[in-house]
Parts: sequence; C-alpha cells; structure tokens
Amino acid sequence: MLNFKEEVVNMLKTQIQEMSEEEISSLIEIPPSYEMGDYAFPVFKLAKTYKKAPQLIAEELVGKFEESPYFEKIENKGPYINFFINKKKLTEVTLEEIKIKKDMFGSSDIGNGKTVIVEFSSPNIAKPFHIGHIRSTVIGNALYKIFSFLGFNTVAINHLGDYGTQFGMLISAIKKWGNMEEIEKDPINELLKLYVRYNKEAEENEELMDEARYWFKELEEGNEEAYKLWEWIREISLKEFNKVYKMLNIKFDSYAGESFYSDKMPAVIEELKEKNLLKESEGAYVVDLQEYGMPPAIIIKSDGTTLYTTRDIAAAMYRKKTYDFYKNIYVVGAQQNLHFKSWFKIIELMGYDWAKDLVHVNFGTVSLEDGALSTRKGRVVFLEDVLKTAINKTLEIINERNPNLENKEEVAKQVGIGAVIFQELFNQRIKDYVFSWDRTLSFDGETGPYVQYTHARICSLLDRGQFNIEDKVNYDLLSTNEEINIVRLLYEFPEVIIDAMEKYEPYLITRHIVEIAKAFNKLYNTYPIIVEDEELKKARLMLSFATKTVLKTGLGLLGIEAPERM
RNA sequence: GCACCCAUAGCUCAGUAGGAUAGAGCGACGCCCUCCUAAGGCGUAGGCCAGAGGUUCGAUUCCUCUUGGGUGCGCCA
Repeated sequence: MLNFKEEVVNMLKTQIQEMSEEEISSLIEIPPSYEMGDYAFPVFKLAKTYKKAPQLIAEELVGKFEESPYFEKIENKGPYINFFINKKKLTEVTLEEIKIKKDMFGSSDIGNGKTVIVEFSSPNIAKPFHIGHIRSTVIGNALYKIFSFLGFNTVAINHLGDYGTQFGMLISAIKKWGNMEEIEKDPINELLKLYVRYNKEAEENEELMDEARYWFKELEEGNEEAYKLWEWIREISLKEFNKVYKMLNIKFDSYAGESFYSDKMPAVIEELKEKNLLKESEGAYVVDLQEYGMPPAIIIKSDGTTLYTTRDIAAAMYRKKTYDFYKNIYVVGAQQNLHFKSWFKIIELMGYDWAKDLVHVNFGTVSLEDGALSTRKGRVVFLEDVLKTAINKTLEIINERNPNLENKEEVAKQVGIGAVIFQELFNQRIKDYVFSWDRTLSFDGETGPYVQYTHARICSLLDRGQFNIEDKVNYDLLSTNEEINIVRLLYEFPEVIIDAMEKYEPYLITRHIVEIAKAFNKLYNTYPIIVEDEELKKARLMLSFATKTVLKTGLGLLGIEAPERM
C-alpha cells in the first residue's frame, strides 16, 4: 500500500541535505488536529545549522516543493511544515487495498521464517481458574494472534504450574484425608479444600511441610504412587480449565508445563557447574548475581530438589533447541519482574546470545475491593462465573431490545465474553486494577459491545443496501470530514498492528478500533448511507464494508468474535 | 532497609520515541428515534498533568529529589 509518510520524507529529503532520511522520518509528527494537516515537520532542529528563525526556514522550504499527486497542499504554520494528503488518493488507496485483501488487510509477511513462542495463561493445576488468571490468558492470546497475523510462525504454550512442593502437599493431603469419590465429583473445589486445610494445619505442625517436601522429592525421583496421583490431578484439572478455554475460544499448541522439564534439569545443573556459575551457599546451590544488583538465584534447594528458576532455565534451553525461536515471550504478572530479570541474566552468563530474545511481557495486579485475591482466604472470583454472568446479562439485554433475534444464545455468548475480553485489553498492561462487576458488565460507551454493535449495524446496512463488492466506486464522492476521518483510521490500521506487536500492547488495537467505530457512528448519524443517488450509495457502502472488515479483523486479533446481528 | 513500577477531569483511563489550543468513556445536566439497529449521536459542566528543582528554543513526556500508592527482595510458584 502506498505510504504517504514515506512520500513526505522523500519530499523533505530533496530539500534538506543536512539530515538523513531516518532523522527526517523520526521528526515527522501528526498535527493535533487534521485541520492543520495530516503530517507535520517541525523545523526547529534546522534553526541552528541554518542560523535563521524557524519560521523563516519553514516558509522558504515550503516555497521549494514541487507539485505532488499525493498532497493537495503543503504549507507552513509558523515553524511547522504541514502536509495535507490528497483525500481522493488516500481514499482510493485504502479502500482498494481493503477490497482486495479483505480479512487479511493489515496482515503482513514481516514475520516469515521466524518463530515466536508465546507462553501464557499457565494456571496452577488443582487450583481454581479465577479472575487473576484472565490477564495472562487474554493478553497472551491477543499477542499470539497479532504475531500470527504478521506472518510469524507462532507457538502458544500453556506452561501449566503442575510441579513443585505444592504437589507434595496435595499428594500428602490426599493420602491423609482424601476421598477419591468426593474429589471426582467436584475436583477443583475438593482439591482446593485439601490444599487449604493442609496449609492451615502446616502452620501449627511444621512436620507437614517436611512431609510435603518429602512427597515432592518422591515425585521428582519417580515414585510410582506419587506419580499416579499427580497424573490424575493434572488430568482432572486440565478438564476444568478447558471449559474456560473453550468459552474464550483459546487454543494452545502445547501444554508442556513445569513437569515436562523435570528430566531436563540435571543437564542444566551440570552445565551451570561446568561454567562455574554454581556455588554452594547455606546448603543450597545458587548463582551469585550480586554484581548485577540482584539477590542470588537458588538453583538447588538444600533438600536437593529444584525450584521454578531451574525449570524456567531448562525450559528456555529446550525451546531454543526445539523451536529455534526468534522471540520467546512470557506473559506473566509484574510480581515476577525480578524472577525473569534474574534468570534471563543467568542465560546470558551461560554465554547464550539468545538471552536477548527472551521477553517478559508483564502486567499489573488484579485485586478485589476487599483486598488482594487469595484462594486460601476465599477471596476469589471465578472466571467461569464472570463469563457466565456476562452472557446472562447480554441475553437480558437482547430479550429487551431485540427479542426476535436469531440464535440469541450464541450472540449472547459472543457479546458477553467479548465485553469481558475487551475490557481487559483496553488499557496498558502495566496498570493495576480492582475487579468490579459494574465495570465488567458495562456495555455502554467504549466497550466491546459498542464495537460489535457498530459491526452488526454495518452488516445490516450492507444487506439492506445490497452491497456488491464488485461495484465500481467513484471515490471522489467520499469527501465529507466524517468520511475522510474513517478512511484515515482505516489507513492507519496496519501500522497500529505493527506498533502493538513491537510494544507487546494489544490495547493499541483495542483503542484504534474504538476510534473507527466512533468515526463510523458519527457518519451514520450525520448522513444516510443508503441514498437515492446510486453512485453515492455505492461509495458509502464500500466505505461501510471497509469499516466492517477492519472492525472484524481488529476484534479477531483481540480474540473477540463479531456477530452480524445483535 | 534496598530495588522496580505507578501518579493526568468526581471515577476508569488515552496522550504517538519532548513540540502547535491536554483528550475519551463512565457518572451529572440538557437535547436527538413518523428516518438505514438509541448497546447509537449531539451539547454543557469538570484539569496548577502529585509537589519542588534541573536539562532544552520548547517538558504531561527526559533527569534528580520529595510525597502518596503498588510490587518484589535464598530454599513457594
């Protein structure tokens, strides 16, 4: 697709020899308002070399530009040179591109030949899937889709928390108090009860912790009884999790959790020893990171068992060997910042240059109004409940406003769940937030349902207006501000996807499609789309089609469906 | 105690690798369905961008300090 910004750079370059194209390009900005132009170049930086007032420089430069088919005018306002895009050109270029690429508009091949691993969701088995897990799950899924759309070969890994001392606790608890039949009936809750009880009793009876560690050691060393129990817990947990993944429409390529790497750790430990990185300290083996301002990382505990640091290192090495990744992304909360920083450093100290390709995509903490989430203290909101409640509320709204809608249940599911996901992907990852039912169930304003509604509305327009994609369109007819504003946003869409990928920030896409929906609703309320004048109608329907297409693609990248009626 | 992160309208947040008058949504108030889906649209009110210094032609944006909040700091994950 024609790149207007590049054209601006080219034009500027012919007049400014002192700067490289990169430098010029980095200075170009978008004016605060489109009335001032589509691109602007501030000349302050030239003032020193030219020894002239910025305003004069701008005036002189403007006079030197030749006519361009891509810009309708170039003028200076004070020290800024403002470029006004040729609207017809912009419209034609953008809409023709969407007409050809349709659902693939915005996709790219920049990732071809590169493999990106996205590790996300990663719940602990035998524990409920609650609202605290939604962020990693939803952000990770969006990144997975974004990278895939840009041509990367992507691998979604659910790094299940299926190992560690906690399973020693569970095994020990089951052996002490467990009733297999009860557990089968309601696995997660029963296991959680056992886990909570074990923790509570362990507070008073330290021997229980020793027993837990003992059973974990047995598990790690291949004790059959322990292994069978563990395997069973894992299986029933996964079954529970899959209910939620199915609702969210999320699929993983691999469920290689922590346990998967249990047999790959001895080699890592050997290597650390060989490279002289491991040293004994208080009975444990650690990598000293003092030099880098970090506490030592424990690799082997004094009882001989390992920690998650060891497993993460083993996992990263295994993945490098297996997938030869270009990026290995970890979508994990910001509480783990130090953990990732520390073991990324260890990989680097081991001499692997791919340490730079390990990325911790962190995010802020979710809490409840009465404090931090705590499964043990019973302060939890189950994700399944949130999704179901959202679906039910949507169904109520449909019954109220559009009772004759076909397949209401399916639409309610798409909209309700879409609202929850959208909310989650609306802000920067790093922000903390307090879970609120009100906010989660709000469907007005800048929300998922708003974008979906706009999409559905356009689908209905295209039907009524008997839109035919093959119709020839006179793009000159799309000249109102309302129309051009939409076109501009559609034109920017591919750049926004790239930006979201580079920053690992899906919210950039979320915000952008909201802008598009707003711009369309504005048009919709200002001018009729289906008009008497056939030519104008065709043009507006083509614009509507393009808008609908981009909204659907954008929602899709976030993991949200776009119903055609709602 | 040390380290990292955050601080913009009553609330929740945007603010594009420092730039031209700081924007939305929600909430409040007032309008718009004999007209293409009102889960819409329009308007009004609401800001010393936490505070103080500094760098710069220019700082909400960069640096330092202070305050307030969050998170993390060797045998949990």
